[in-house]
Amino acid sequence: MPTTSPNKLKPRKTPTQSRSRVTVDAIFEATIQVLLKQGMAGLTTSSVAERAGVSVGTMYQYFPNKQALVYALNERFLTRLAENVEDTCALAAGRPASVAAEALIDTYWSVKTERMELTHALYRSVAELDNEALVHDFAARVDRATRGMFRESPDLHAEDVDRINLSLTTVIYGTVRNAFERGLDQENISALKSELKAMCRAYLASAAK
Amino acid sequence: MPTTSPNKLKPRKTPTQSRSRVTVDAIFEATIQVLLKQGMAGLTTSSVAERAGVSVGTMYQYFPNKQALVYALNERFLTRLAENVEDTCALAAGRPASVAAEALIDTYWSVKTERMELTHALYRSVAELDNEALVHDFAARVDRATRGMFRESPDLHAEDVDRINLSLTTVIYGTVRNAFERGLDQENISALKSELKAMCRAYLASAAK
DNA sequence: CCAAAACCTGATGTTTTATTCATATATCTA
DNA sequence: TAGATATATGAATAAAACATCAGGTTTTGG
Repeated sequence: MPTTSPNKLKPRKTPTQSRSRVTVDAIFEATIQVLLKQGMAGLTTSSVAERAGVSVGTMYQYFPNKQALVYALNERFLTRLAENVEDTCALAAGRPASVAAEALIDTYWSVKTERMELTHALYRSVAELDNEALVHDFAARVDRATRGMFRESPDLHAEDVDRINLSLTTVIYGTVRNAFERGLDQENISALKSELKAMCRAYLASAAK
Repeated sequence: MPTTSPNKLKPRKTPTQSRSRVTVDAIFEATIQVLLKQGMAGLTTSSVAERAGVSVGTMYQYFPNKQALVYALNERFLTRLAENVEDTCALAAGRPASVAAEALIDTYWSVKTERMELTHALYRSVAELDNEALVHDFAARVDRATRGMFRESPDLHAEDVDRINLSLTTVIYGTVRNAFERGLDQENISALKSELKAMCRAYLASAAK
């Protein structure tokens, strides 16, 4: 049962002439830009239309409503990412697990890099722009604490501390967040926790020898 | 220079009587509930007021505008998380790095678990509710690909594949995302990539012996 | 070259939302 | 208990946004 967009979100019509293909692209691009500059709150039909250099009416020719726009953007992005991952997996099948894992990392990384803007635009906390300073201060505060902690670890060399601190915190915060976002059951989620610990241990044993 | 809220977002006044303390708590709780059920788009002053069982006017007595509400919610959450991390770091300072890392994982994990609702409410993609099916399908598709890949890895036992697939993908997706969200410079970000690879290798070497 | 189809426009109607304020009620203090 | 202070109400206001549609322009195919 492959997903088809809910009716209320389906594109109204697909462009046939090249003129309108340009228009639709411009609308997508404008959506990204507005999302980046103003956040979801500033994403209004007219702000997008203006930025895209078209009239509001034109937008409604292709998208039944505002949400459909963001939906389509997301769909494009996720489909592209999924295709890349599938290709990578097909290529890496049969290779040692560590090679496969690295291939996966490369793929994910490059998709994110390629359209970093889009990634940022699509995945921003609901809190949005106003809270950036808040989040930044929080990050700095926490970073100070963890760096201080690792600096005093008897088994770490001074010159490794910053690198290891950065790696560990990024991996830990990212993994914890992702683990909870996936909506896994209790069993899987707690299994994940001990695997994450195992991973950090293995990393430290190999990196801080 | 410790952060003070931008003026436009500062609470209007702090409750002194217990009656109003109850009110403010109810407003916060209502904000979370609405955010969960309706997403940011459904977070209107009246929906929050209704859910909290107070009038709109009351809300404006304590918050100068709608954004201030979400801001305050975020501030509460982040401050609490930061304090927990600081405590943990103080306790774990001087212990071996792997012990410190595990303590950090426990702390983060417990804060997320404790108020999972709040976490979900605050960190949802701009796409919000409509796109949940989209994201779910995407996840399933990618999971199928990676599991297939690891199933064919010559160095993995069949009974380990699912566990390892879950761990690796969660760690990789979470880390990549977090790496890009942090706004690091090019140097740090590419250093991170190779550290992530090293981590996966070390994990596989120890887990799939 | 012409009619049909595709595409574009933007002022307009309608609905929704944020925010205020005059008024009423509760709590505190002396 | 009375006056002062804190808190609560919700109809009214004004601004903003969505979405439409009647009428124009451009492109296509024969």
